[in-house]
Amino acid sequence: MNTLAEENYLKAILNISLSTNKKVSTNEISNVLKTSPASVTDMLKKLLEKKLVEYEKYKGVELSNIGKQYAVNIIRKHRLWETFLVDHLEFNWSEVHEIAEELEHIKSTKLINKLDTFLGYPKFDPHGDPIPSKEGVIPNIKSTSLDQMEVGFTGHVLGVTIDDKLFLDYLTNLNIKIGTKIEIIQKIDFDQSLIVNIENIKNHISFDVAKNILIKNY
Amino acid sequence: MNTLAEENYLKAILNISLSTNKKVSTNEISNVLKTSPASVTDMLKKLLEKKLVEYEKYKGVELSNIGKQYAVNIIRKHRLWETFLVDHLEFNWSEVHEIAEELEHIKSTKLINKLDTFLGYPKFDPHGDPIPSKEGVIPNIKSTSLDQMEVGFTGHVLGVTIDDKLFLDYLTNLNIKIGTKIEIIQKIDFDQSLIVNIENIKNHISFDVAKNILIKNY
DNA sequence: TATAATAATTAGATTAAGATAAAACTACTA
DNA sequence: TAGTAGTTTTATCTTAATCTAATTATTATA
Repeated sequence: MNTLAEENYLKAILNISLSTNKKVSTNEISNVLKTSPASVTDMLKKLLEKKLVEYEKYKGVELSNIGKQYAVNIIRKHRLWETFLVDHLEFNWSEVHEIAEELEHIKSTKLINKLDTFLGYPKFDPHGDPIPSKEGVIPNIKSTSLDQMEVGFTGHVLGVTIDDKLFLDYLTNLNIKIGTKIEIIQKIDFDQSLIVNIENIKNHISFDVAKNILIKNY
Repeated sequence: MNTLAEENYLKAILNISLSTNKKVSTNEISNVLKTSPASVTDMLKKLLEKKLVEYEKYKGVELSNIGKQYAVNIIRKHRLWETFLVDHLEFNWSEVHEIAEELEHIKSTKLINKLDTFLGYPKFDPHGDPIPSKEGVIPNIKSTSLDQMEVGFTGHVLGVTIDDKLFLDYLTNLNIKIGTKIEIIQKIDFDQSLIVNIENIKNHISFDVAKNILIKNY
């Protein structure tokens, strides 16, 4: 069995490598987990010992097959719990991340499978992120971030790439949620911000925001 | 904020003192938590420091008002989660204790109150134990254990006093659950065991079993 | 390609929670 | 009331996870 700290490291490594697609550095992990790089090095040695990662000093780290299984399972649990909180307990999408960070560590496999059944085998969580299957498969939906679309493009929001309260509350204020129709009216070259039409209301959103909104990739 | 270990000690102290109604000894705690008496002493010092208990060396320990609040809240969470598992995820009453031991430590107050609402403000958990209110009040239902009833008595099961898989599975086999009607047909003086009628089927149950079945006290 | 800047690791402490073994206390009984 | 059994505490160690400071690698650049 893995400790809480180990689980958090595995999850962090998976999350980072999913977005960068290369070996994960000590510093990246320490930034995500808000620990010192020295602590990360210590833990990487331990995870290597347990064969949960492939790691060479100074060369970065990646998950082993077993390590990846554990990490994907934690993400599965996180996303199923988020779905439960939003769909059945009436939380909104910006509130659930922190709570799910705790719930994802509840061990029982039977529990999570029964929860999955109760929820009706959802494929996506409230932020549009795909929920890994019991077998550890993460459905891979092709998507593009909003900032990459051209002027004149119209499409629907598929998800977001960060699960941060401030960001999600801001989107809610802009009336943006999963499925919202967005049309790009103009791009400001200077700062790459966008003038967009959201459910027929014109708004100005920054490059940083657009970058974190995912649109279906046709 | 309290650590997981602290929460488990507070809960253990409350549970013990609810059944004994006196100061709790180091040994009693070490038995419940399966730690050494020396570890218990260490933790009691720490809990005293944090003013969560009243404790004098060699004299036993009891919860302070604040400590009791925390402990009752943990029990509230435990019982609400057990109710969720049985009523909505189709677990049976003998399976939920262990899982609830983990779930009870999830911190969010908002979560537990929303769960309470979702469940419809239940007053009792699947074992018949009363669920403390948000304000920390534990409904106190007068009940008597089955072994104290006389031959000829007929009544309904209100709850059980231990939450142990083997015991609960055995009761399930006997077709005993909350609300089951039981009639005492005969008492065996030798070992204080009982011949009973359970939903019209005759059965023989030991004193140890009868002692842990609660009956409404008229 | 030498050197400066950055990143990562090692060394050495700290804290929380546990353990064992020895010492100290309490309570019972003869 | 003295001795002893049982309980509790103290002293000391261990392990997991963290930290800071110092050292060592790597990388980027002049």
